[in-house]
Amino acid sequence: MRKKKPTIHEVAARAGVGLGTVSRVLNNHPAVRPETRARVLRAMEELGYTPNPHARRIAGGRSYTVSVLLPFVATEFYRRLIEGIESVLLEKRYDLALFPILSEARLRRYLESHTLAYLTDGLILASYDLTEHFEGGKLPTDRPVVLVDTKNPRYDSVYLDNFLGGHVAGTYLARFPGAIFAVKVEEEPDRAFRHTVFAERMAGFLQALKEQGRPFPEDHLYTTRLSPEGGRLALRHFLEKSSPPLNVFAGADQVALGVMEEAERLGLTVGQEVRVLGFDGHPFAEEVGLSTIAQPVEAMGAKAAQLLLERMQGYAAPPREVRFEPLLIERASTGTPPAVPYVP
Amino acid sequence: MRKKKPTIHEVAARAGVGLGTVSRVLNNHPAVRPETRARVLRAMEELGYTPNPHARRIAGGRSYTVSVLLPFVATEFYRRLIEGIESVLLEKRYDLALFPILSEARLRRYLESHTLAYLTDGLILASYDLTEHFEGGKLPTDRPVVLVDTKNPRYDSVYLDNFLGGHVAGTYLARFPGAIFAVKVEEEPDRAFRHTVFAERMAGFLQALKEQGRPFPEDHLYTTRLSPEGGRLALRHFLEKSSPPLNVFAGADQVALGVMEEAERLGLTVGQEVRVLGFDGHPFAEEVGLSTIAQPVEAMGAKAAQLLLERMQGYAAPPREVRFEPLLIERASTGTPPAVPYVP
DNA sequence: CTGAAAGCGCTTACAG
DNA sequence: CTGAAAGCGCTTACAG
Repeated sequence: MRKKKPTIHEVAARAGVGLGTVSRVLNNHPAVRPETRARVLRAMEELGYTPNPHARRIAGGRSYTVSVLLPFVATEFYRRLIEGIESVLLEKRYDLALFPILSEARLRRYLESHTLAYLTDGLILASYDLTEHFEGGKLPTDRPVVLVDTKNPRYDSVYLDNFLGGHVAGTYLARFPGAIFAVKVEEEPDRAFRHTVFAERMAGFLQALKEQGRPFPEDHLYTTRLSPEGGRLALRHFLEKSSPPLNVFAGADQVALGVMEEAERLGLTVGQEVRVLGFDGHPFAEEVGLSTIAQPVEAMGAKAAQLLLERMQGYAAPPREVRFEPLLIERASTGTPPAVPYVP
Repeated sequence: MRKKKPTIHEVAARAGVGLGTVSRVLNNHPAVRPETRARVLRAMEELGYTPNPHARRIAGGRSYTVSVLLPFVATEFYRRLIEGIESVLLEKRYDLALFPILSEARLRRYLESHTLAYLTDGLILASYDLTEHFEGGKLPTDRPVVLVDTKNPRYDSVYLDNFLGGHVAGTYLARFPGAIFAVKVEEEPDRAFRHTVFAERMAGFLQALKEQGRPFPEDHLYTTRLSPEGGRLALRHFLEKSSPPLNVFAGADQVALGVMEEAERLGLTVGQEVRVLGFDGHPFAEEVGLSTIAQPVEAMGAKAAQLLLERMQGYAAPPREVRFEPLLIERASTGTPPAVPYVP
């Protein structure tokens, strides 16, 4: 049997101070002599002391944990988002609890009930537009709430301009000669929420093509679920419509990866015969030399955490809206763009 | 501003009883007169009272929440598993907190530190074999731990016999005439853990074919990531090797779905020209008429929860091992098996 | 069966 | 700057 965890009492005794003092160093209270603080810190270290969040919360303070409610889809996007959130929270000694939303019913339970999710110090909601889920468009909680990867005028929101990203993609690909194709990622219909990012990206893309006077026949668009294999099928489909060089915009790096894989498998030179532009800027894109419209996911997560921290510290002004812009990153998969843009 | 949540005090006052009595009905203590219990329950209802898990935990009792640590992959499998776990936990008034494991580092943090994950009443670990992650193969926690979808002699384990499932699949498909093919799902290499279920399924499958005297050339195996599009690519590949009728075993229903989709797209009759057998028994398999090797995921989750509950109530015997068997479900995608098994 | 008291591990004014 | 006390919302013996 493991020994019981040491409490603040043991720390106080060992450091030869009162409970209050220990608590003060725990909470970074300025009114502690550096010398005393050091002594307490050492005692904690020696005892392997670690504060009990339940007790902290019960004592009227904070639990020092933040809940992140996110869709039950474990993708690279959410991994990066969580990383960003965590990076700033950790610095402030906050912990993270993830609550994957499996259904709308579960979301309600998280929020209306006594679940732990409800009892942390603040909430970050990822990718949800809440207005449709609750009456009055307001979440049934009085903790601070921040939205990320979606927005709502009632809450601090951090989001990416996906339309702009698609537009940048379209403008860029229009510089090249050759037919233009696009792979759109299908939204999952059975989710408790509607995700519109893929549609927004495509809308921006089509708008840009129109502005550049580049035609885009309907059958140049291929729709698939989010998977590399979807990209492979897409390329095969495109090659039935048109011969190289092909310019392909994939609405997600995952899919773009499949396009590249299939091109290689067919012996086509990526960057020349098949130019591929992805969207996301996931780490693996760099590894495989994929040009992409990068979204600063980690930065968005960090920003969301920062806004939440401010709210938890009492900031009470009206909701803020932070818009991030995606960035074109040129790599080998699109080759070298012509000095003079192609004119149809 | 929302009113403060009512506490046990308000409930006691309203019901005209002492604090202890309220606590007793909260904890289902038998020593409460039915009449009194009813009165307390009504007071709770009227006040919208809901107990504070932090306080419960701090008071030396339970927090009435259980942590589930699971890989950061949101698939139908884990949705079902959680559903199963939750079904029995809910009944005992326990809540669930999910902790997706993003990396081994995070797993350690969950377990070694003061995170909430560590401070609930018990842990369920899904799909992990822990021995490789901690010294001595023992988790650094003294809470009860139950494993599911994996096993370890040191802990109560609930698992599926994947080899048997593959074997059943092989024996079944061998009854049909026509070439036999298989789609294997690739294990994700960048996970913090090694998942071997797909390999086990395939091993059982191959073993059965051998026993039935059915040849299985190496190029009848197609490997892909887990996606329906992978199944579509697989079928196209198989059709280059052999003409219908084809018998395809897909290591996962997701992939089998893609095989069906592609067959239909190519105008091939599923169940005759292309026979497909999946693995998982996910709900959507029934909708599309997919024959499959069903694993009782919900039942496995429920069993794990039950074992954990027993441990939390003090059950202290050596670790138990519960093995579940998959079940063949025949539907339209494999058509009608011949009265007399095919003999090569 | 039920109430009053002690205590869980912490924080936060309140006095020094 | 620091200690002692009160209190957070609950549970658990302890007496009746």
